[in-house]
Formats: sequence, structure tokens, C-alpha cells
Amino acid sequence: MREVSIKDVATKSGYGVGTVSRVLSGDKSVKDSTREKILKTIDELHYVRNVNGARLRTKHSGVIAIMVPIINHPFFAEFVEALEEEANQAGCSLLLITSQMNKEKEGEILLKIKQHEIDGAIFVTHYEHDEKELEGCPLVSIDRHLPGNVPLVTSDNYGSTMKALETFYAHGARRIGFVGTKPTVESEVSQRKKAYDDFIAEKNLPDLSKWEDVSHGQETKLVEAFLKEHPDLDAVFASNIMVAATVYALSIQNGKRFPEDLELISYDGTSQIWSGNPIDCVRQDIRLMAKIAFSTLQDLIEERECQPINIIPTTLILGKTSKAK
Amino acid sequence: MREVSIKDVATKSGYGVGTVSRVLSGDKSVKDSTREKILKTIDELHYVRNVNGARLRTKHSGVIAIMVPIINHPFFAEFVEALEEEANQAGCSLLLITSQMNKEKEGEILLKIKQHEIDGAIFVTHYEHDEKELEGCPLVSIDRHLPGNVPLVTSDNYGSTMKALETFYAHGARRIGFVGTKPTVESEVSQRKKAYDDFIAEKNLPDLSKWEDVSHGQETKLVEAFLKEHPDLDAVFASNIMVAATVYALSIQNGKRFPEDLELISYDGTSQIWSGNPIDCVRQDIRLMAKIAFSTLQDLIEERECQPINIIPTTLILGKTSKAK
DNA sequence: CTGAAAGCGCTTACAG
DNA sequence: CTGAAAGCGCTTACAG
Repeated sequence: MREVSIKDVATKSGYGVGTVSRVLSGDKSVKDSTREKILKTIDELHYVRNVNGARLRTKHSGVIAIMVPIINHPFFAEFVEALEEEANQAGCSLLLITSQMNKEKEGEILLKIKQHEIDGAIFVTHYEHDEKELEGCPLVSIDRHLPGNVPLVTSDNYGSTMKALETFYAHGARRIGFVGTKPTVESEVSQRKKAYDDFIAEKNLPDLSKWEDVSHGQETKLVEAFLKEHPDLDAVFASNIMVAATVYALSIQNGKRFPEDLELISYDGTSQIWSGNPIDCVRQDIRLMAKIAFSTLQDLIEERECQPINIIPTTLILGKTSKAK
Repeated sequence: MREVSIKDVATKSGYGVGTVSRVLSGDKSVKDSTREKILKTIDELHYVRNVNGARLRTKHSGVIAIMVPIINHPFFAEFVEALEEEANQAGCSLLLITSQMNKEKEGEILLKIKQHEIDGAIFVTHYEHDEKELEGCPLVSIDRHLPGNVPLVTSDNYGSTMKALETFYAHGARRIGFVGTKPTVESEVSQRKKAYDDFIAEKNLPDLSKWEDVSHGQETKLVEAFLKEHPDLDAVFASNIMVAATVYALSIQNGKRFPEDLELISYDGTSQIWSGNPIDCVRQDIRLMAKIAFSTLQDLIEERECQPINIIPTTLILGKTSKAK
């Protein structure tokens, strides 16, 4: 049995397929009484529009892809969730692609765009293709400068870190540490470390930092080494929440109390590490980042002008593991 | 400028579009020399196949959807990641839909199937539509019986929980607690509680349980109340890792040591709560669950017979927060 | 306000 | 082993 198509609706309602199509797309020019009759027929026939016919014709799929290194990570997960909401509001579907640090998968996005499977994509990942390949592909990057003129959305990494460090300083901390996982590829995230370096240089403080390229899930070793090297810290700034949670857990196991014995602020304080996660943090406005990223991508897809660099402000959430109020 | 289509390849190579299509789909019947020439032309023209033409014709999209309540959660995230890998290996793309406890979004999946946007979907979520609606839609459910004959994939909730409880008992624990978040809708997850109930009845132990419908992120209150009600436990079984992590964190903050003062085993020990997460657990074989779910869905899509109920065995990971070895 | 027709880019029996 | 042709289901100028 053939599925019911726009033709069946046209025949049964007594109008042409063009008019049915106009009703489907909400075209204002259709007479009200016509619209009603057609809608009634659609209902009677349980007609549902086949998107592949439309996509073939219009050359737009209404699908975008999001590419993240991994999904089981608070920041990436929250970003994906926020992006999905943005996309859905605009009537778009979201294709998920996890790069798993696998370069091949990164190229797949470009292929999918050329295949007209997706209209564009957002990258929250390392990417090392050359300008030539990216040409003509609607792409937006998070936290990382891409070659060509791919727009960038990032948070205020430098300024927020600096502000957090100043907070420690203002409350008397002088032995201020910094621990973090260095990104494999240069990205805006490195501005967190740069802020620390500038800060200690300016205040003439000792360099108590550990900043290494460690894969996700291996943070424990990094943090253990860091805490062993610097057993007498007043305060620690952690470059992300996984590292911060490890600092917190290890220190508590060693009988330390926050903030009395040690202060801690983390970049990236997404909500779900464990329920009731108390760590003070620089909170990125992930929803806003997703919103800007999506609207920028839409501009690109519809060939409008767009902002090449978007730096989203953050909020400092304090009161539990640092002495600030 | 028009994009290059299969017609251009046909014209330039001197063959018909049918033959080009056969080369594209790897049809064996094409002569080697022909294939080579066409491949060369494809390369020269930088031709890329438009999937929407193919989808319209074949009525298959090669896309499936995964629907989870939220993505920022270790179990769901790992499952999605595993499923993506399965799908990709089979040449399928994965559409992500987060239900956010919003019933409307659940209906969208069905619509997308009817619209031919996706070939089928996997549900890891509550679902309350009636049998009629699900009819003819290729769907697989995780952890939850759906109306109609939607195949189910789940882990051995009852048996694994029982085994963990027996472990406590074997090491002398008698004040054994159970704490967990009760699913809003009846699901296989409730078998964990049932195992506890049966266990204490059989061993004639006191009921030290708390099992309530609490939303994700609100586990702290539940656990606090539980620990206050039962301050003198020997052992706790937590129905999921978010709850377990909260039990762990709160107990450590109160000076308890694991496993000396308190034993703890969790259902659902995914790796990333914090790096180095030490909690003993019933580990679900998420990869295998994803694999079975995907292959079952494929069977449905291609109208083959499939197993209606699939119970995947688990592994008990012990040695750190329980006294077992 | 509406219809007839062209065409988006592909695949697949069918015939040879 | 290959070609010509039909058709998947839609949208959109164009004409009236």
C-alpha cells in the first residue's frame, strides 16, 4: 500500500498540489475557506509531509550537527542540551557527533554538509583541517580559533580567572596555586593559565602551577602530583570542574576543610558533579553561549553577516569553598 | 552556479546515470574499467552524492534518534556515546532528543518517523502514549516496558542488586540500608527496590530504606534525610551513582571511613563522577546494551524478527567501599 | 487566489 | 555489463 502523499490530499480535497503545499507552509495567500477544506482532508487522510521531498527541492535540511570531544562531561553535556533547545525552538533537529579525539570523524561533518545531510555545524573540539576545506561550510567554533573565518564563541577566560585570583589575594592568600589540563591544541582555554601567569608576575608571587596535557578521566594523577608538590597552599584555582572535584575529594580525604584550610575556585562550575556540589566557581553562561552560537550559525547558513568573535561574560559563584562572600 | 550532480558525472565520463549510481552504491555488476573511469571523473568533479535524492527514492534516511530524559548524567551520556559508535559503524547518523520530562517532545519522535526524517528510535525515557500511536514505528525501549510490542533492553536489575546485598550480608553487615530515586513511571529500575524488599524479608532484617520520586539534581535532600533517619548503618546500597556519590560525600564530610565505618555499593557505576571515583558498584555493560538495542532496532527497520526482551548481565566491581574482594 | 508544469538528485526494475 | 525511463514527494516561479 502506497503511503499517502500530497497528491492524494490534492485529489481528495479538489485542489492542486501547489495549493496544498502552500497550506502546508503557511502561505498567507491561500483563501481561508480553501485552507480549512485542505486541512480537513489532511486530517482525514492522516497525511504527514515527507521531509525528503522538501529537502531535495529546497536544498535545506533543517538539521545541524554538534561535535564535541566526548559527551560524558558536564560542560559538553550542558552545552549540547542548551543547543538542542535553541535548535528545536527554531524547528531544527540536532545531529550528535562525538569526535572521541578521532580526527577522521571531524572530516565527516564537512562531508555531511556537502551531502546536504546537515546545513551546518558547531564545533566544540580540536580541529586541524586547513582553510581550503572549510571554505563555504557554515561552521561555528566554541573556544577555539579555526583557520579561515569561522566565527568563534567563547567565555571571558582571561578576565574571569583574573577576577577569581584577585578574590583570593584580597582575602590574604599568598600561596596561590593553579592546576589544570592543558588542551592538546591551542585554544581560548589557555587564557586561564595566561591570566595566572600574568597575575603572579604582577603581584610577585611564587609560581605554584601544574598545567599538563592529560586526557579526560586521568585527572587524579595530575592533581595528586600537584598537591604533593605544593602541600602548603592557601588557595587553588582549578582550570575545570573535573580537576576541581578531584582537588576537593583528595583534600577532604586528607582532612582539609574548605575554605578554612584551603580555598578553591574552579573554572566551569556546571551543576552536576555530584548533587549538592559545593565548589565555588566561574560559571559560564552556557545557555547564552549556545544561543549565540546557534544564531551565528543560522546567519551563516542564510548568508547574512555575523560577528566573528563573541566573548560571553561569566559569573563568579562564591561562598562555600572560598572565603569571599 | 549549479552544484555538480550525478548527471554531470554521467555526461563527463560518458556513461549513464544508472551506471554512476551503481558505482556509488558499490554494485558488483559494474565492469572494473568502467568503475575506474567513473571514480576518476567523480574525483575530478569533486562530486558528492546528495543524500536527499537517495532518501526520497529509497525511503530510508539512515538516521536514527536517541531520546534520553537528560544528557548531563553519566548513564545516559555513556549510553548515547556507545550508541553513536554502533550507529556510525553501520553508517547511520544519530539524532539527539532530550525529553526534559516534556511529554510533547516524546511525540515528536513518532512524527519524525512518519515524516521519514528518521528510520526509528531508541527510548531511554518515560513514555505514555498508547499502543495505537506506536503501531508501525520501529522503536526500542531501554529499562521500560512500553505498550504494544516494543522490544525491551535492560540490565539484570533484580539479580545484580540481590548479589550486592548478599555480599554485605556475607561480611557480617546486618543493618543494611537502601536509598534511591524512584522512577516517576514504572520501569525495570524498580526491580532494584524489589530485590531489597525480598532480601530483607528473607533474611529477616529491618527495613532501612528510602525510595522516593526526586528529580535529578535534588538527591542531596533525599540522602540527607536517609542518613539522618538511619545514622547507624553497616552498609548502604544506592540505586544509582548520583545518589551513591552524595552518600559518599556526605559521609566523608561527617568523618566516616569506607569501608571500615560504612560499606557502600551503587547500581550504575559509570566512570565519571569525579576522576578516581572509588565507589564499588554494579556495573552495567552499557556498550553491550547499546549494541543490542541498535541491532534490534535495525531488525525492526528491516522487518526481521527480533527478541522482545533482552536482559544484559552486569559485573560487580568491588574492593574499595565494601569489604568484599 | 489557484493550477499546471518543471525540476530538485537520486535509484531501480526492465530490456537488451 | 549498461542505458533509458519512470518516479520518489515536494516547492516554486509563471501565468491567469
